[in-house]
Amino acid sequence: MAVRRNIPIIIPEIEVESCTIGLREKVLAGVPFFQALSVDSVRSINRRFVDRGFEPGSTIIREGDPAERLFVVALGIVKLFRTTDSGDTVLIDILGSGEYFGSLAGYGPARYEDSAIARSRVCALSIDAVAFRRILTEYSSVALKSVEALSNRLHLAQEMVRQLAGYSAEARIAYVLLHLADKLGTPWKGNTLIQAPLTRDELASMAGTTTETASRAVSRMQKQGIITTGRGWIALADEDALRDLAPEYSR
Amino acid sequence: MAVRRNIPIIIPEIEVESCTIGLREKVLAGVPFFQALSVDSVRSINRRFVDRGFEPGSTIIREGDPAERLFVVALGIVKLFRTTDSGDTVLIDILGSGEYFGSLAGYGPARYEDSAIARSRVCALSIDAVAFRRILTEYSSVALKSVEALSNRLHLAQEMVRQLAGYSAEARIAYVLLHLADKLGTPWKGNTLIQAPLTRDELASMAGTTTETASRAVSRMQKQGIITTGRGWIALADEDALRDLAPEYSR
DNA sequence: CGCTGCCTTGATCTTCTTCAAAACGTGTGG
DNA sequence: CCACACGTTTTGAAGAAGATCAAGGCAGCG
Repeated sequence: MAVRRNIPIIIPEIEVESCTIGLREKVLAGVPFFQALSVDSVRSINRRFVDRGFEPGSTIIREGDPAERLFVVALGIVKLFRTTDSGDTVLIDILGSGEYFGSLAGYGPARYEDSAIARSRVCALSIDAVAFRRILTEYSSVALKSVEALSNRLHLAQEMVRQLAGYSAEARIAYVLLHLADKLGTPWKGNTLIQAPLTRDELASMAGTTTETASRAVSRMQKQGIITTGRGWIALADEDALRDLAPEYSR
Repeated sequence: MAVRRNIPIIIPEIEVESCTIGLREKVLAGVPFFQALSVDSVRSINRRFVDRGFEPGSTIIREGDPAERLFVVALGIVKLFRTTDSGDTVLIDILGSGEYFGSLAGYGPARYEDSAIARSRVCALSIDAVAFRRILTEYSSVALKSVEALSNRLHLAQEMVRQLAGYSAEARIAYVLLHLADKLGTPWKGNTLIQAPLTRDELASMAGTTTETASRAVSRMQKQGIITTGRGWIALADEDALRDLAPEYSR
C-alpha cells in the first residue's frame, strides 16, 4: 500500500554551521520582545547575546537545572518538553526560528521547567537571565512587548487546554498540525510544508494521545487527501478540510 | 444515604459592601505585579484604580469585548471561562482575592479572550489598560514582576495541559481540588476549607470531564473520607490521600 | 543482509460519555 | 407550615472512543 511516496519531496538542506552577524540581527529583530526597538537598539542588544550550535539530538537545557539563560532559536527546530516522574514525556511545543525558551524572569533560585533538545541542527542565541532582566528595565518597550508575548503564549496554552478537554483525538491532531504549519510552514507547490522531523509519537504527545491513535488519524487524513507525509516532512494539501476537523482553530 | 451532613459547617458570611481604602492597598500590595514596590508607590498606584461591586452572577467582562481594563479581585470569588462556539463553556479558573484578569498588555484593538462573572458578591479593582501600560514603563520592577507572574501562569496552564493529556478523570478532579485549595483554601478544624459555590458541573468543566463523571469521582472521594462537601463549600479532610490521587501535583 | 527504529493494523478491554430517570435540598407561594 | 417546583446531584445502563496489547511491515544503515 505504498500510495504515499507519490510526491517525492526533496528537503532542501539549508543548514548553516553557525549564525552570521546579519542573521543574528534579523532573528533578534523578529523576536516578540524586541519588535518595537530601533535598528540601533537591536544591534546593541545583539552584542549581549552569544550564539552556539547544537547537533541534532543534543540537549540544550534540562528541566530542573538552574535557570540561568534565555534562548532564542536562530536556525533549526527545537523540541520543548516536560517529563512526568512516571517517566514519559509531554511535548510542550516545537519551536522554530525566532522563538524563545528558557529563563525569562529568572529571579534567584529559579529552575528550568522544561527540557529542550535540538531536533535538527540548531543555532541558538542566548543571554544571561540577569542581563536580560537588565534589558527589560532599560528598554520599557521590551517590557511591554514581553508582557504582550507572554499573554499570547498563555492564551495559546489555555486554548490547548480547551482543545484537550473538549475535542476528539482526531480534532486535536488536526489542531496541532495547523499550529505547526503556522509556525514552521513554508509554502510549497500550493501546499504548506512542515519541515520538521516529527515522529507519530511526538505528534501524539503534542495532541495528548497515543502513538497508535495518532497514526490512525494521520492515515485517515492521508486517505482523504488532506495531508501527505514522508520522512521528515508533512504537507497540508487541503487546509480547509483540516480546519473543518479542528473546530475553533483560529489564527 | 444521607451520611453527608455530619459536619454542619456554617459559612461565615464575611461579605462587605465595598472595599475600604485600607483593604484596597493591602490587596494591591499582594498582587504579583506590585510585590516589589514600596508602600508609597503602592499608595500612588492605588489612586489610579477604581473599585466597583458586583452582585453574584453578574458579568464583569465578556469574551470578545474590547479589552480596555485590567481587573484585580479584592473580595469574593470570580469565575473565569471561555465559550466554544458550539456553545458550551470551559472554566479556565476560579479567582480569589489578589488575583487578576482582563487586559494586561492591551495594545490597540485587543479583545478580552475570556469572560468573567462574579460567583459571589465581589469587589473588584480595575484600571484602564493604557494606564497600566504607563505604570509598567514607569516602574521597571512592575515590569519584571509582571513577566515573572505571567511566566508562572503560563507554567500552570502547561501543567494543566499535561494533566488533561495524561491522567484519569479522577486524578484531574483531585488536581483541581488541590489547586483551588491552595488559592482559596482557609484552614478549618485541621482541614482545608474551600469556600466557593462550586457546582459539580463547574468542577467537571475545570477538570475537562462531564458532570456525571465529576459527581461519581466526588462521591467516591467522600466515601473514602478524603473530602466532605456541602452547599457552597468543600473540605479536604485528607490532603495526602488527595495528593496520591493527583500524580505530580506540586506547590 | 540483517539490524533497528518507526509506522501501521487488528483485536480486546477499559474508561468515560451519553442518555435517562430518580432523589434530594432550597426557596417559594399558597 | 406545608407542598410544590426548580436546579443540582446521584445512580444506572448502554454505547463509543480511545488505550493497551500484540504482531507484522517498511524504510534507512551499518
